[in-house]
Amino acid sequence: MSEKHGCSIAKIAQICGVSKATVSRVINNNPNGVGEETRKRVLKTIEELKYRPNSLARGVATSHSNMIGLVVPDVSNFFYPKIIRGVMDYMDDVGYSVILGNSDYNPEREAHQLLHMIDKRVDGIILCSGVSNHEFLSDFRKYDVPLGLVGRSFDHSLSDTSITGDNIRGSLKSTSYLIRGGNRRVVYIEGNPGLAGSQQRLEGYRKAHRDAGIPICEELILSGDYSIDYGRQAVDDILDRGVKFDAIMTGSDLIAIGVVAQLQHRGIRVPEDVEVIGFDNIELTTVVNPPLSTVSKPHYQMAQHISQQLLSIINGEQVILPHMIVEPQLVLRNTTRKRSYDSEYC
Amino acid sequence: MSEKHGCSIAKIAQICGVSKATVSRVINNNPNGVGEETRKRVLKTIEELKYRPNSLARGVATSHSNMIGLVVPDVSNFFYPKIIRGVMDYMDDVGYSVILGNSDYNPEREAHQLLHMIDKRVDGIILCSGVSNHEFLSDFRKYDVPLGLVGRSFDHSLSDTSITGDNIRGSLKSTSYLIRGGNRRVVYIEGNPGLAGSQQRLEGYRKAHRDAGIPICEELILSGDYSIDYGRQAVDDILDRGVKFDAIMTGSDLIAIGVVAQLQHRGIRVPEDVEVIGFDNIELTTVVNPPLSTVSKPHYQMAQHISQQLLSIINGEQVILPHMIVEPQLVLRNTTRKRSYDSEYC
DNA sequence: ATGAAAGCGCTAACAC
DNA sequence: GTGTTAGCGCTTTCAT
Repeated sequence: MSEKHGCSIAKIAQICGVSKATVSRVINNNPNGVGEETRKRVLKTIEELKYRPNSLARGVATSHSNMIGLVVPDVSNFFYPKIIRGVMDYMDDVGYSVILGNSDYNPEREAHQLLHMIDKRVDGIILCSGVSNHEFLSDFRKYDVPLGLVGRSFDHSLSDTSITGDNIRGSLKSTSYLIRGGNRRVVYIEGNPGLAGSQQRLEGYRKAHRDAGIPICEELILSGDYSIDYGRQAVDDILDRGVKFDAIMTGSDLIAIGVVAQLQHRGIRVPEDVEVIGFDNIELTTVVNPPLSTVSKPHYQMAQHISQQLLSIINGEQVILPHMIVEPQLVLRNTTRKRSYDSEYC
Repeated sequence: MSEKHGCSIAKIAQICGVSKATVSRVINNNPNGVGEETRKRVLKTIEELKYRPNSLARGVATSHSNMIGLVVPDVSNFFYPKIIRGVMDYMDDVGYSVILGNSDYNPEREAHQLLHMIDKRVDGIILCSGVSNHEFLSDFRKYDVPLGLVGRSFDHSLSDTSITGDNIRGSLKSTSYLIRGGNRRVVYIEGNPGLAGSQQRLEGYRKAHRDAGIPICEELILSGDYSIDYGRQAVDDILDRGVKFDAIMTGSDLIAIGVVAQLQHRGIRVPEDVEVIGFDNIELTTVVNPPLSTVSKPHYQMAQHISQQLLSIINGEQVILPHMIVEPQLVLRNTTRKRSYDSEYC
C-alpha cells in the first residue's frame, strides 16, 4: 500500500500481468528463458519504475548476501589503504560489496567486527593483520564462513586461505645487507612486541647476526608500536642513553620515517652518518626526503590474490595452494649508501 | 534440516519449547518483557548454539538494514582515510555497518556504487567529493534514501544534509597571506579543473588578487589533477617555460608535496627561495620535510558530524542546520617564512 | 513459457 | 507473559 521503498517484484508482476516468478526470471537472466515478448515488457516497466531488486530479500532466500567482510587494524594507517583497495577492486569486479571494520589491533574489537559481519551474513571474510588468539579464531570457525588471512598466518587449520610476507627472510635480508656494509652496531626498532609479525622480524634480525658471527647487543633492540611518533621517540631514547650505533632497522616504514625525521632533527645525516631501512614499502616511502630504503611485498597484489582465493572457496571450488608466503625484496633507495653489490640483494 | 548456517530463531524456539515470537522478544530486549524463567532459558540455548540473528532477514522484515553506504573517490588516496575513519567510528558506535565504494572521480563509477548501495538497501548514504552531475543526483533522489554530502555542496535540494569547507575563503586566506608577504607572482596549481571545489579555490585566488589590486597572470595558473606526480610535473613545466614566480599555491596537499619535492630536486630552496602552501591539511603534511604550510579543515570531525546528521534523518528526527560550511584555517608550518603578523591568519 | 505455492529467517499486530 | 498469524521481497520446486 505504501509508496515508500520504491517497488517490489510483486508490483512489477502485477503491472505486467505476469507472475512474480516470471519477473524473478527476467531479473536473474534465468536460463530457462522467458518469452521475448514478456521479457521486453517486464524490462520496460522495471526501467520505468526504476525498480531495483532487494538484495536483502534475495539474501535470505538464497542464503548468500554477495557481501564480504574486510577487517583491518585501521583504515587511516598508511599501510592499509592499498590492501583495502586491492580487495575492493576485485570484489567490485565480481559484484560483491565490502563491509569494512577497524580492529585497532585490539582483540576484542576484532572479535566484535568479525561477529558483526557474521550477523550481516557476509559470504566470506578477509582478516588483515589479525590479533585474535588461536582460541578465538578456532571457535570462530564454528560459524563456518570462508576466512582469508593476510599478513599473518596462524595455524593453517584456522583459515581457508592465507597469504603473508616472509617476515623472517625480510629482515634477514635487510640486516645482512647492513652488516655486510660494515655496520657492526645496528639498532632494531620494532613495533608492537606482542604480534607474531614483530617477533618474526626480530628473529630475522637475530639470525643475520648469528650468520655473520656478530654478537647481539640487547640494548640495541627497542620496541613500541608501529607509528611515526614511536620512531621519533625511539631515536630520542637511544640517543639520550648515549649508546653508539651505525645503522637502524625498523619494524615498519612508519617507524622508519619517524626515525629519519628525528635523526635529521638531531643533526645526524642519513645515510651519511647512519643508514636506515624500513619495512613494508608503503607509498609514503617515495615521498619522504630522502626516499626510504625498505623491504617490500606486493600488497595490492596480495590483496587481489586473497580475494580471488576467497571467492573460489565461496563458490565451492578447489583451491590448489591455499596458504602462501611471499618472498620480500630489498628496495634500496636513499637512506642507505650505494654499494657495488646492491644488485645481489634486490 | 541442513546443519549449514548455524541456526535460526525457529530452532531456538523449538528447543526451548516456546514460540518464535518469544525468542524474537528476547533477542530484541522487547519492552513488554518475557518471563524471567523463559528469558534465561532462551538466552542459554542461544549462547550454547552460538546463535546469531540474521540481519538480512531482519532487514527485509523491518525494512531497514542497519547499514550505510560511504562512497569516496579512492580509499588509497591519502586524503580520505581520515574521513572514512570518522564515519566508521561513529557508525560503529551506533551499531551500523558501513559499505564502502570507490568512485575514482568517475561519474559512472560513482553512479554504479550509489545504485549498488540502493540494492543493498542501506539506510543512508554518505557521498564524499561527489562528481555526479545535478541531473543524476536529482534522479537519484527518487530512491528516497537519506543522503549526506561531504566536501561538495550541490544545490541543497539534492541532499538531506551536507558539510563542506569554504573553498573560496580558504584559498583567499592563503593567497592574501602570500601577497601580503610581498609575493607578487604567485603560481596557482590546481587539481582536476572540472570539479566545483577546484573552481572555488581558484576563485579565492583571484579574489585575493582583486582585493590587493594585483593583476592576474594567466600563465601562472596551471591545472592537472590532485596528485603528487602532477605537483612534480607542474613544477617542471613552469620552470621549463622560464616564467618567474615567488610563491606557489596548490589545490591540494598532495600537489604541494610533489611541488616541494621537485623544487628541491631542481635546487630551489623552500621556503627561502619560494614559499609553498598546500590545501587540506592531511596527515602527510607533518611528515614531509619541511612540514607543509596549508589550509586546514577538521575532516575527521566533519565526517562525524555528517554521520550524526544522517543518523538523525534516518531516525526521522528534525535536523536544525542540515547544510553547513566550515571556515578553513591557515596552518603555518615551514614551507612559508615566519612573519610578525602570522597570528592574524590562523 | 509461465504460474502457484512454499519457504528463507525474521518482526509485528493481535489475541488470550 | 506467550502464542498465532501474517507478512517482508525474493527464489525455487513443481505443475501446467
